[in-house]
Amino acid sequence: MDSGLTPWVLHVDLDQFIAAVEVLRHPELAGKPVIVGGRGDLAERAVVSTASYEARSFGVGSGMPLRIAARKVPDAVILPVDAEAYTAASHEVMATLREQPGATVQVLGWDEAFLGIDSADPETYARNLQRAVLERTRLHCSVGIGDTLVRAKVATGFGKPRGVFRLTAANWLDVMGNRPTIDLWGVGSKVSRRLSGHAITTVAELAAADTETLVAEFGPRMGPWYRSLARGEGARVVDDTPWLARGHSRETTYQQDLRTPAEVEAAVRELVERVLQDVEAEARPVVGVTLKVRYAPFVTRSYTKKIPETADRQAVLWRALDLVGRIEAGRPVRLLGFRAEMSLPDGARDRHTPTRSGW
DNA sequence: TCTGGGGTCCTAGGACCC
DNA sequence: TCTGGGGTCCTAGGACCC
Repeated sequence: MDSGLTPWVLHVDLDQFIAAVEVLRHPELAGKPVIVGGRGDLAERAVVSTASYEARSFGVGSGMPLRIAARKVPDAVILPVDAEAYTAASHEVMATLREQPGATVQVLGWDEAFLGIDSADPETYARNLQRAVLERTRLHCSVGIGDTLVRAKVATGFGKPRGVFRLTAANWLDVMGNRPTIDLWGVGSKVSRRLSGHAITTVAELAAADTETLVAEFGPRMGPWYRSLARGEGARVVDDTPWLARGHSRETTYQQDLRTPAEVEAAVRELVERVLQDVEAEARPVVGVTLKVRYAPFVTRSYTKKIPETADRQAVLWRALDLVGRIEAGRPVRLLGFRAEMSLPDGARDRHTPTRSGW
């Protein structure tokens, strides 16, 4: 018996999420160029978290240093990041998504999620979803529809803002084939440059590339993975298994470089303390620690140490301080990061995750 | 403007073992 | 005299995403 229902992947992405939340709180900002980043202080080192569409029209984007952004848009309203407000709004959005009929929801971040549904008319489903999100949160979103997670994710970009777009095996290459490889989710500037070294510049060229060439350049896993990305292939099933963190970390860029061993040690103790609070909330053993050091101006080193699962809090701290001993003497430290890797239950690594190996 | 902070996974090379 | 071959574990570093 044919019900007419087909499995679909929907990718939901809130439009200019952070800026939109700010406009809800400050209605007078509607229609103005709004830039959210750091503590909203142009005197500090910080980057743009989100820019409203009005600000983006001046060439401002996420990740851009705040001071550059402010220079491009002299009339911009600069606001500090208010993580609590965005988290609260995000919970409202995700709760709305989970209420959609028959939906399996896999959250990807503050402002985006995959939905797995069975439907004969995914466009109508998507429009209903957009309406529900707007009514409950007053936020607009775009929806990508796909037959794989990759295609749904990429489709969303063509739907923005407030739209719906469908990408499947039938139109993937027509839409994406002539675009540069960097448009693919998971291909960044470094990989696209290495690909162009093999005369691979478009998605279609990568989709048809020689596997051995890719393996030789990127290794046995990444090579084939890039090719499958270019074909839009991969997982078709949305996995709502609760997230299990692999580790926790904290890092801080100092406004003034640390110059003495005592300053560095005090900073590491503080970072370790904050990370261990996160770790202990999960009651899972630590199996490794990493100290990340950015020497001024921009040289990054990391030092790693495996540790036994039986290590207690003091042992973790002791290992962290041991790693401090590797910091180059007399070289100014601009950034410190500390990461604790946690053990995972058996089998936890095998499940789908929104990452390379899971696809 | 010299480029935040919290994550994930992959690869290469050395150490060590048989 | 010069160095095989496979396997695993660990460390350092790279790349990407939101």
